[in-house]
Amino acid sequence: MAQNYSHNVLKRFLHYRQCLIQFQRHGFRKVFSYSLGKEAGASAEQVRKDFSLFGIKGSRRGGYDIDYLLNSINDIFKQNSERLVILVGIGNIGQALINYEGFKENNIHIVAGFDLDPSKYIKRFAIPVYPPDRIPEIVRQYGVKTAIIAVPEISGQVICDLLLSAGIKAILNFSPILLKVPDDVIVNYVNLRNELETLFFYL
Amino acid sequence: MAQNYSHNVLKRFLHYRQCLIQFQRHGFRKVFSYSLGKEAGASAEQVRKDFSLFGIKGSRRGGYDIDYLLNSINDIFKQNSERLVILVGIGNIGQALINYEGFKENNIHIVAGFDLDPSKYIKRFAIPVYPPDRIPEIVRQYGVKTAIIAVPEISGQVICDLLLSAGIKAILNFSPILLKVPDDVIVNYVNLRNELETLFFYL
DNA sequence: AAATATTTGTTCTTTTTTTCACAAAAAGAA
DNA sequence: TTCTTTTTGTGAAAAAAAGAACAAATATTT
Ligand SMILES: NC(=O)c1ccc[n+]([C@@H]2O[C@H](COP(=O)([O-])OP(=O)(O)OC[C@H]3O[C@@H](n4cnc5c(N)ncnc54)[C@H](O)[C@@H]3O)[C@@H](O)[C@H]2O)c1
Ligand SMILES: NC(=O)c1ccc[n+]([C@@H]2O[C@H](COP(=O)([O-])OP(=O)(O)OC[C@H]3O[C@@H](n4cnc5c(N)ncnc54)[C@H](O)[C@@H]3O)[C@@H](O)[C@H]2O)c1
Repeated sequence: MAQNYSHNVLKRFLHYRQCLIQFQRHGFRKVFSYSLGKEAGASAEQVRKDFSLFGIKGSRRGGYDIDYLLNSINDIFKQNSERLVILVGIGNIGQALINYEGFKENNIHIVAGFDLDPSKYIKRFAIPVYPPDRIPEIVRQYGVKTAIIAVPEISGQVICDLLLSAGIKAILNFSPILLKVPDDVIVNYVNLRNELETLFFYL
Repeated sequence: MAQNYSHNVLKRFLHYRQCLIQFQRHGFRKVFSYSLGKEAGASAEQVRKDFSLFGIKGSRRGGYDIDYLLNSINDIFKQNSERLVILVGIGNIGQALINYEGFKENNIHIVAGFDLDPSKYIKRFAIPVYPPDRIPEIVRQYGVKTAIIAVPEISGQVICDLLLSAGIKAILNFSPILLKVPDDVIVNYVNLRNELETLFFYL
């Protein structure tokens, strides 16, 4: 199921997309591997290699058609089907994600939140918030396959297990632990403390 | 300076540290490359290679001393000197970072925040918040070298330039753009939308 | 229409990263 | 002590990623 493309190439594609949208806003219809690479922080060769890897074609001498590139990239990330997510842990990070407007633009919808703290159920968030034991029910209801974990370290694996038993197949994990998941489940880790801390190495 | 280590190896070290602290809490004093690797999601060989690369020694047959490992890792990331940061953009992400307690435990201190919106200046946050034009002054006052950018895409480069002119040398950037910086400045990128979106590739 | 200039697509090369393999060290047993 | 077992430390091998090079294609110019 999980194709053998590296995580880095996937992230580059999303970065290409960001730049392509910029180019489009500036009125361009075509782009060269060199210009796109420069904008996205990659070499022209890498841009072409990446596109070639996914069978994305340009015109020699004419460059790549921006509309076509954007469609191709959107296909890779299933942008045209409904992309639903649930969010567990409505704390600092969880609320930042709920309030972020940019997800809607990209057809990503956080359909529900979950938290142990009952004060989160009444408060007025843009999404409904339920206790964690309702995860299986809501997952079934929406047919959602993707979840975000934004609970404290101590609860990370517990929530992960609950998500797995509910049928979740992809997890974005903000808690600073390695999650134990079966092979057919994909986990992407974001450790904000570590991302900040790596900077101090260079000082 | 020692700039020839890859970003991935640095992140692995921080992950090792997280696991070592766990081991320590469970009462262990020694650890084997195999156990640490298993906990941290790396192979035993990689653990040993990583340590070896930084001149970190264990005892053959006896494994690695956890205290010594933690001290070595803390040295790499200058944990024992004051690690100061400023934060530009007190929005969703910015506030999540301000409210996070875990930074203090690791001797990371967000000393001040900056925002265009005057409603953010009131003393409602754990740190003082100033208008961006006071960045140079505050940077000088604290001698801070590290900054977090959490402003909208459109303001990312403007703020970056201001930080650079104030003498900032390391940036954690949450805005989804490639920053133009001189060679002696290090930028680490966190693109939350992309981190979430890569998941949909695998579905 | 032919010549020219430019850019893609892909193969070949180099570099980087990871894994393998095993000698050397050291703890524990005999 | 000597032998055995386990684990490190590190070169050698393999795999993965990035970079260079260039023929093939195609706009543009002459
Ligand atoms: N906020 C940051 O800047 C930051 C930085 C680095 C790492 N992190 C990590 O991100 C994660 C979230 O951080 P945060 O600052 O948002 O935490 P937080 O404490 O603000 O929020 C956690 C939320 O999870 C809820 N919760 C706790 N246990 C739960 C459970 N079993 N089921 C459902 N909900 C539960 C809590 O009620 C709370 O609302 C943590 O693991 C933290 O270590 C956060
Ligand atoms: N919140 C999320 O979950 C999320 C997800 C993906 C990406 N991002 C990115 O992270 C960045 C921050 O996101 P956010 O949700 O916190 O944004 P936000 O809009 O909530 O906050 C941005 C803050 O920056 C301030 N600001 C704007 N221009 C400024 C300037 N020139 N100088 C100083 N302050 C300025 C605003 O007043 C506001 O307080 C954005 O670039 C966004 O694209 C955020």
